[in-house]
Amino acid sequence: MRVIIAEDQGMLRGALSALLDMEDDIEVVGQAENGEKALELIDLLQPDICLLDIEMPILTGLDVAEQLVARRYACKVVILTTFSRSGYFQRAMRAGVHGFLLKDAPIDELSAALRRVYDGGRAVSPELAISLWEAENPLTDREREVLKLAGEGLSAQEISGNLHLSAGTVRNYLSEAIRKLDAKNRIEAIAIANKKGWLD
Amino acid sequence: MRVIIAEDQGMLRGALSALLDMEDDIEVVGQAENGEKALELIDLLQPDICLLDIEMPILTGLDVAEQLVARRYACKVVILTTFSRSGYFQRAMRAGVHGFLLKDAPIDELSAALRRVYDGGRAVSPELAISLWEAENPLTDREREVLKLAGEGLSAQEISGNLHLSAGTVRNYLSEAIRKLDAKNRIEAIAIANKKGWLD
DNA sequence: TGTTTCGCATGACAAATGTCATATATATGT
DNA sequence: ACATATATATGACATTTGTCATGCGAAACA
Repeated sequence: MRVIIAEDQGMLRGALSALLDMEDDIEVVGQAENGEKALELIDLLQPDICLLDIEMPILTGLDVAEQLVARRYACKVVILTTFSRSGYFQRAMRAGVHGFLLKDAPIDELSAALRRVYDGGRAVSPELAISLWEAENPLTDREREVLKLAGEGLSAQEISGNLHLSAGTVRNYLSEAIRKLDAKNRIEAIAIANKKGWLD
Repeated sequence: MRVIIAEDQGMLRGALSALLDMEDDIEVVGQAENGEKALELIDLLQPDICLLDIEMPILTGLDVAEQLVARRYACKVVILTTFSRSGYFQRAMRAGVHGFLLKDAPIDELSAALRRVYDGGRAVSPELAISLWEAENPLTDREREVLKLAGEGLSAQEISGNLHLSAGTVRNYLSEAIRKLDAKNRIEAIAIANKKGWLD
């Protein structure tokens, strides 16, 4: 099978390519260090499978996966990510990816997963079963935007200017976000939301 | 040369081990997924070099490096890290490590660096030259502690209880940290300090 | 010894924050 | 058409935050 690898961390990308290339039935035909380059390569090389990291510059792996669906490419997608954030997993499932692996898994799982996906199956890291039961992001779009800006240190005033809302409204959104996340103040709310991957 | 690898991300650890083991002159004699395990393995196996990730559970790679110096082990240290945070690099240099590589570098650099260090040399990723000129952490110990707790959402009151200080003193430390980091409020200060790796 | 610095503390004050009750206009569903 | 939900806004209030001036004892140092 013909595979391309998109992963921004050079060492991991190189190591995975080298190892996968040693398998008789796997050929790594391209490597990308960001999502944009990945899309170009997929367009150019029409691989069977692309292995996508999520956190990459320009376009994330999830962005790429969604693009592939929108453009109706045959290329199957296996996501490879560090964190088992519920938000990531849910978005990946909605994009119809075929595999979702954690970088924590042993390497053997990687080639096994690629084969399973190549044969039309699905492959999900077992640790992720838990994520299925994790809470979905309870924040509305507005609450997310506001909380994200708050995380950069902006005051309610500044946020209101930024989003064309009134300062009071911003405080209401923040208050609501704090309540939903069961936090004591905006800072804890930011920490909690970040840990769950709800601000990306 | 006999090497042990400490890296918490299973896939990278496995991939690096496999690749390094293929080199004729390198033998990976042990793997650890956290700093504590790494120390035990080094004690048990007395390798020539240990390859240490920084961000690991229980003990970080820098903690391990400092322990090795304190215990006067012969084992040389090569740090492998994601971010070129100035704080990390400076602490590593103070601990007398022999190599400091970025996970962004190509894999070829890894075996090359191990050989150079094994032969008594030093190996530092070229991108890190920049870090030498980056600002040193301007925060005092107290300011760091206070800011770190603030980052978890604790109020000045709660922090004061935690560190056995008065609430007023805590606010003074926070105020000072905010001034030093040129931030508008504690939240921006937390964001800035985190980005520079000054809270670890 | 005296002087300076450092770590910690206090009090006062303005500004920002978090909470609530309430209001309006638009959209949605029946 | 009517009821309901949603997005946004306001005002009032107590609490927390950020700043600053100042005080005190211990360590460092001349």
